[in-house]
Parts: sequence; C-alpha cells; structure tokens
Amino acid sequence: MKVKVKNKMLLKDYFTYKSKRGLKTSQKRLFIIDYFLNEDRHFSIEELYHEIRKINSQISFSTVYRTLRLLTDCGLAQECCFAEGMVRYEPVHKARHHDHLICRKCGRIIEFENSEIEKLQNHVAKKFGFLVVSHALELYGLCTMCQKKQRRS
Amino acid sequence: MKVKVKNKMLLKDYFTYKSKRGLKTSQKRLFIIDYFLNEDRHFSIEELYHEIRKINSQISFSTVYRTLRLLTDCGLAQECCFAEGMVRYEPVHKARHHDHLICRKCGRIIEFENSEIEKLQNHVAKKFGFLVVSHALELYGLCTMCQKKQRRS
DNA sequence: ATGAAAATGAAAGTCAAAGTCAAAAATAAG
DNA sequence: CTTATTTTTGACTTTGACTTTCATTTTCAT
Repeated sequence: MKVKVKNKMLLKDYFTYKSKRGLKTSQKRLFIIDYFLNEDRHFSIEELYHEIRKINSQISFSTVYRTLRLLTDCGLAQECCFAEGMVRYEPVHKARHHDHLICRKCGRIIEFENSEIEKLQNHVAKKFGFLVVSHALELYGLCTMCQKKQRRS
Repeated sequence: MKVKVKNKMLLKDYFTYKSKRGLKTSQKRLFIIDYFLNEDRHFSIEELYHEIRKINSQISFSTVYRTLRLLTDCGLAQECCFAEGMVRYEPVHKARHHDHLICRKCGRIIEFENSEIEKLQNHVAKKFGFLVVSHALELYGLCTMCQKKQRRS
C-alpha cells in the first residue's frame, strides 16, 4: 500500500513535528492524516474509523485513535466536546478560532466566527478578574433543512 | 430517618412532578434534593455523593445518581458538559439562563449572563437560517486567586 | 540489506454512566 | 392499624467510549 497524498501543504506541520520527535511515517498513518485533513469535518473517532475502513480495511481502530491524538499533539487537530458526550476532532486550519452551530436533529455542524462576541466575552471576564485562556461557544438547534422537514410532518 | 427540609419553596416543582407521575417520596430522596438545591453549586455525581455520604452514610451512589436524573427530568437541575469530560449538574433557579467562567487551575465556576452576547448569538444563527434551542458558552482560564498564586511562584 | 526504533492490531483494562433485580420503604385500601 | 400494591433502594452487572499493553510488523538510518 502506497498512499498518494492529496495535498502536501496540509502535512507540513506534521512533518516538522515528526522530525523533532523522531517519528516514523507509516503509510497507514499517512493515509489517515491525509483523509482527515482533506475531509475537513468534525469526526468522532468511530466515524473516521468507519469511513476509512470502507476504503482501506487494513487500518485498525487503534491506529485511527492514535493518529487523531498525534494530530492533536502537533496542533493539526483539536478536540471538541459537544453536548453529545463524545469527543470529536476538527482539523485546525491556519484560520482564526471559531465557534459552532450544531443541529440537534441531523448533527450538521456549521462553523462561525464573530469578533463582537469575542470582545464581549473578554469584557465579561475582565469584570470578574478572570484571565481567559480559551473558550467554547455552541449554539444548539435546528438547521434550515430540519426546520423545513419538521413543518411538513 | 426523618428529613427536615430547609426550604420548601424550592421543592414545589418536584412535588408537582411527583403527583403527575405517581412517584413516592423517600426520606433519602428528599434529603438529596434538599441538599442539592440549597447548596446551589455545580456538582458532579461523584462529588455530591461524597458530600452527602459524610452526613448520611446510608445513601448509596445509585440513589444520588437517580435523584439527579429525576431533578433533570422535572426541570430542577440541568446537565453541564464542561471540557473536563464529566457531567455536572446545576440547580435551575427560576432565574434566566446563564453561562460559565471556569478556572482551569482550581475548578472554581462563576456564572454570568450577558444579554448583548445572547443577542449577537441569535443574530449569527439567523444568518445561517438556524433556529436556536439552547446554547452553551464557557470561558476557560484563571480566576483572580490562581493568577496571584502563579505570579508568586 | 540489516538492525534498532517506532508503528500496528488484537486484546485487555478503565471508568463514568446506565441498567437489573431482589429486598426495603412508602402509600393506598380495607 | 394492618395488609396489599407500587415505588425506591442498594449492590451488582453491563455498556460504551476511550486508553493501554505487548507481540508482531514496518520504517529508515547506516
């Protein structure tokens, strides 16, 4: 099995991290990283494993699990703990921090950013003498499509 | 064992729910509910169990667990999934919705509300055609005390 | 090519959350 | 007040989402 990487640019941070830590790059790991970064979605470990398994059934759950943690360590992925109770991983694009709209019905996740909200958050923190390191904002509800479906039935 | 309730008003919703569902009120359940509502903190099941156990060692983990779920069902408690990964329960005062400042060092949790942020949230949701049902906003960082401690060391 | 070091897969281990069921407690009926 | 019926309890088991272990396989510097 020899993996053709779709987009080498995305892997740059991984290779830096790899050299620094003396890692070796297996073809399986490469496949998982490339798939994850190019899909650019919010995967649970289970989900990513099942999708990958359909394409390459020789990759185990352990390897998917460990690769996601590896990506988190080298800053290419980020853990999200939404209210479902299960951890999801999202690719960290070089872009700015963002928050999430999450559909309670179909699970669709939309990213957004709003500097006005961030400003207000810092303002609130200041009022309580808090030093904010990170934050999480999730809006749960129904996406456009699921609202339409509900009206019909 | 006969429980003296500290504040009957807080139990009103429970008794309404109880009648509607044909529940029975054991003294143990009553004790847990009264303790939880009067402490008014963000308990994990484990924490609440251990505190209660110090006062009344005849109450089991199962009962604390089930009572917290019961309170959630009747609207007197709400689950919070903070980034720790463990579920916490907070009493739902009749007051408005609020968000949280959470200290990464000592675990202190401060509640706040900010209608400006809420307005902006709804505005963002609208832009994406989303119907917001609930939301969660957590600011993680260091509280005043932990900042001072850190500077000293 | 080869051997030291890292990665993999299958299995076992964790741990909080959820479920099971016989015994105990609460309430309704007589 | 006693008995009957229903709910609650506590000890236990099960589940499920991770997490680790270790023998085997793969990578890669020499």
